[in-house]
Amino acid sequence: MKNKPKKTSKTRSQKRVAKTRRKLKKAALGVFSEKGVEAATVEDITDKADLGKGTLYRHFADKDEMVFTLIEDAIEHLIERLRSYPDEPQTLEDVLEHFLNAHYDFFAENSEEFILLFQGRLFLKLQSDTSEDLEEPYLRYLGEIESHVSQYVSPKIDPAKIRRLACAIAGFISGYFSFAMIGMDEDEIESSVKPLRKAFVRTLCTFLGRD
Amino acid sequence: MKNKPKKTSKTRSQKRVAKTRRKLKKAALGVFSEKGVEAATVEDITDKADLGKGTLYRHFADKDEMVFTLIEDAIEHLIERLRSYPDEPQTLEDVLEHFLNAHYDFFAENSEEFILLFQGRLFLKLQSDTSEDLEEPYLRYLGEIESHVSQYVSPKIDPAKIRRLACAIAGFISGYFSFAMIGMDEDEIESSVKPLRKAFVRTLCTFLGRD
Amino acid sequence: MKNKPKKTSKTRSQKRVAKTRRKLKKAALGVFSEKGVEAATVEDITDKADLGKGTLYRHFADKDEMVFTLIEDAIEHLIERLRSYPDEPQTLEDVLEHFLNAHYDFFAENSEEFILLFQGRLFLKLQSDTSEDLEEPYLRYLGEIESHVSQYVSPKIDPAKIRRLACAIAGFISGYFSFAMIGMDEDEIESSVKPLRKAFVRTLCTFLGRD
Amino acid sequence: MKNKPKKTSKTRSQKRVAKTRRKLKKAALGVFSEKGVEAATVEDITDKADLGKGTLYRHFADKDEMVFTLIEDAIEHLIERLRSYPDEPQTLEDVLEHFLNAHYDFFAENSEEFILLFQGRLFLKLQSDTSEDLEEPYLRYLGEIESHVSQYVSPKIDPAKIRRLACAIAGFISGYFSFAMIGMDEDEIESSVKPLRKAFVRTLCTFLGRD
DNA sequence: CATGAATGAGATTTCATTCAT
DNA sequence: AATGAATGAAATCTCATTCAT
Repeated sequence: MKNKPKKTSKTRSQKRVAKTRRKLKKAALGVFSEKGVEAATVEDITDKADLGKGTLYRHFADKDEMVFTLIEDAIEHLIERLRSYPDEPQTLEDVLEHFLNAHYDFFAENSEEFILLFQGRLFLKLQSDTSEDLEEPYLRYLGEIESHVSQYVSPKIDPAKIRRLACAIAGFISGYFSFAMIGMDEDEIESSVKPLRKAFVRTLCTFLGRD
Repeated sequence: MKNKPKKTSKTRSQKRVAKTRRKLKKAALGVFSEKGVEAATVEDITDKADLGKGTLYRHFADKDEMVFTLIEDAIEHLIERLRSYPDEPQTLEDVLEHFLNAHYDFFAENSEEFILLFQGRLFLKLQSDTSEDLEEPYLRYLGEIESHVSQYVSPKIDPAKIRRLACAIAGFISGYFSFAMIGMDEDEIESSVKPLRKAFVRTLCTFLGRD
Repeated sequence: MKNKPKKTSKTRSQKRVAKTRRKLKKAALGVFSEKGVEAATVEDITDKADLGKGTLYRHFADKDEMVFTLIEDAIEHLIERLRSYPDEPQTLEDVLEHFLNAHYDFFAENSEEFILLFQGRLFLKLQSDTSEDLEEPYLRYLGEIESHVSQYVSPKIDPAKIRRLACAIAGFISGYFSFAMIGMDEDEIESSVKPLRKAFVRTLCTFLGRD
Repeated sequence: MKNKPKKTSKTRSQKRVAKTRRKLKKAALGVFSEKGVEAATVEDITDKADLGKGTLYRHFADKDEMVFTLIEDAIEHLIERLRSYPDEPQTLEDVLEHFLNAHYDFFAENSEEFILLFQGRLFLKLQSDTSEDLEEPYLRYLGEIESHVSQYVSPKIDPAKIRRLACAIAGFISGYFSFAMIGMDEDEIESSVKPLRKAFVRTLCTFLGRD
C-alpha cells in the first residue's frame, strides 16, 4: 500500500535511524545531567526527544546500555581533546597544563557530558581501590592519561598513582568550574583562576616526581 | 485527676527511640553515600540498621524527609566547624584558610556526610542561578559563609559574589579531596597540597577584592 | 515496691478496666460512623480515646472483634427498644408502627450505632440470599422482628419474607432520616412525615398479608 | 516537515484504550459495589478485569481518582435519567413522581452504580450541613434536582430546603429499594409499593408547599 | 521503524498486631 | 493494666521493558 521505493531508500532510512538515535542521545544527556541518571525515567527521555517510548528500545538494549553508550561517547570526546595538543609539549608541566585546558574546554563545550562523567558517579567509581570494577570506558580514560604522562616520569610508575592523578585532575576541574558555572565571564575566570591553575600544575608535578 | 506518670518512664523509652533513630540515620548515611540517594532503597537502609522496614516510617514521614534530615544534620555539622576558629582570624586570608581547614576536617571525620552534601546534588543545586529553589539548609550554609566573610570586605559586596565564593570553596574542596580520597597519607597531602591551598586562598582574596 | 493494697482493689481496678473499655468503644463508634469501618485505623480510635494503641488489644482480640462487639451492642440496644412497647399492640399495624418508632428513637439517640449497623454493611449483608453468612447478631435482629410479627400473620410465613420486611424497615428508616438529619425540627417532621409513615405501615401490612 | 500520521492510526488504538478503560471501570464498579470501596484492592480490580496491575495506573492517577471517576459517571447517568421525562410534567407531583421513577430505573439498570453512590458514602456526604465539603459531582446532582423543582414552587424558596428535598429523595429511594433488592418480582413491587410512593410524593409536596 | 498500551517486578508506604518496658 | 516502639504482611504505586499494531 505504501508505495515508497525500497531500492534507493536505504541510505535515506539509515540517515533517519542515525538521526533518531542522535535525538535520543541528546535528550538523554540533557535529562541525565539535569536530574541524575537514576532519577531520570525512560519516558523523560523520549518525551524530551519527542519520540515514542518504544523507540528507545530499538536503539538501545536497555537503559543501562544507553547510559553506557553516553559515557563511552563522552569519554571518547574527552580523549580526543586530550590528544590534540596545540603545541608539542616539552615538559610534564606542559602535559598537565594541557590536561587542565582540555578538561576545561570539554566542560565549556560539552558541559552535559562533563556532568554525566564527573558528577558523583565517576568519583565513586574511581575511589574504589581495586580497579577490577572500573568499567571499560573509565579504564580507557585512565590509560590515556597514563600514556601521556608515563614518558615524562621515571619508567616504573605506580598505576595507582596514575589513577590518583586522574582523580585529582577531574576533581580539581569540577571545583574549578564552580567559578565558571556561576556566571563569571571568561575574562574574570581567566584573570582570577589562572594563578590557581598554575599552582595546581606545580603540585601535580611534585606529586608525580616523588617516588 | 489524671496524673500521667510520664516523667520517670520517658527517659528510658526516649533513649531507645533516639537510639533507633540514630541507627537509622547512620545506616542511611552509609547506604546513601555508597550507592547514591536514588539507588538506595528503604530496605537497604533498614536491613543495614537491622530494623524492620516499617520502623523507618515511625521516625521519618518518607524517604525524602529522611534525606532532608540527613542533609540538615550534615550542614549543621559543617556549620559548627565553620564557627569554631582555633585562633581569632585577623584577615580575610585567615578566614578563608580556616574555611578550607574546616571543610577538610569535616570531610576527614564525616566523609559520608561530605559525600552526601557534595556528591552531585549540591553542585546541581548551587548552579541554579535563582536562589529561590535552593532549599533551606543549603541557604543556611551559604548564609553562614557570607556572614564570616562580609566583615572583611568592602561593606556593599554583591550578594551574588558571596554565593560564587561559597560555590568556589565547596567546589574546590571537592576537587581538593580527590587527593585525600585516593589514599595519600597525611604527610603526602600536607607537603604536596599545601601550596595548592595557599594559591587558592590568594585567588579567592583577589576575587573578593575586585569590585 | 508498689505498695498499693491488693486486697480491696479488685473492684476498683475492675471499674477502671470497664471504664477503659467503655472509652474505647465510644471512641471506636465515633470513628467508625464518621470514616467507615475499613477506613478507620486502630490509631484513630486510640487517639480519640486518649489511650495507647496497645491498650485496645488488652480489651479486644483484634479490630474485627471490636467491630463485632460494637455491632452486637448496637443490635442489643435496638432489640431492647423493639421489645418495649408503650402499649400492648392490638394489631399488626400497631406492631409495625412501633417498629418504626423504635428505629426512629434508636437513630435519634444512638445515631452512631444506627449508622454502624445500617450504613452500607447491613444492606450488603442482608441482601445476600443465603443466610449462612449472616452473622449471629444480624440473625438475632431478624429473629426478633420475626417473633413480633409472626403471631399476627398466617402461621407458616416465609423466612425470606421476614428478611425483606426487616430490610424494608431499615431502609425506610434510613430514608426517613434524611429528613430529620437535615435540620427539620421535631414538629416539622411530625407534621410532614407522619402521613408517609402511615402509608408505609399500610404497605408493609399488605406485603405481609399476601401469601 | 513533520507530518505526523495520527489521523488514520488513532482510531483503532483509541478504541483499544477506550475498551481497556471500560473493562477497568466495569471491574472496579463490580468490586466496589461488592466489597466496598475501601476493602477493594487494586489487584482485585485488575484481576477481575484480567489486566495487569500497572494498567490501572495508565488510565487513572490513583485509586482515588478511579473512585471519583466512577462516581462522576454514575451521577452523570442518574442525571440523564432525571432529564428525560416521558411526558411533559404539569405539576410538582409529576416532577417528583418522575424523580422516583428515574431513581428506580437507575437502580434497576445500573444497580452497581446505585450502590456505589448511595451505599454509605452519599448519606455521609449529604448529611454534613455545610455544603462546602460536598464534592462537585454530588453538588451537580443536588443542583439538577433543584433546577427541576424550583419552577414549581414559590419563587423564593430556601436553598437549604431544596437540599433537604434532594436528601429526602435519595434517602427514600435507598430505603425503597430495600424492597426491590431482596428479590421481589416486578409485579410484587408494583402492587405493594406503589401506594407508598404516592404517599411519599404527597409528603414532599406538602413539605415544599409550606414556607 | 516507530509507537505507546500493557505489563509486572520491585519500590514505597500503611497499618493491624506484637511485645518489652 | 497500659503503653507505644517495632514489626512485616499487604497495600499502593512506579517504571523499565515487551509487544501488537
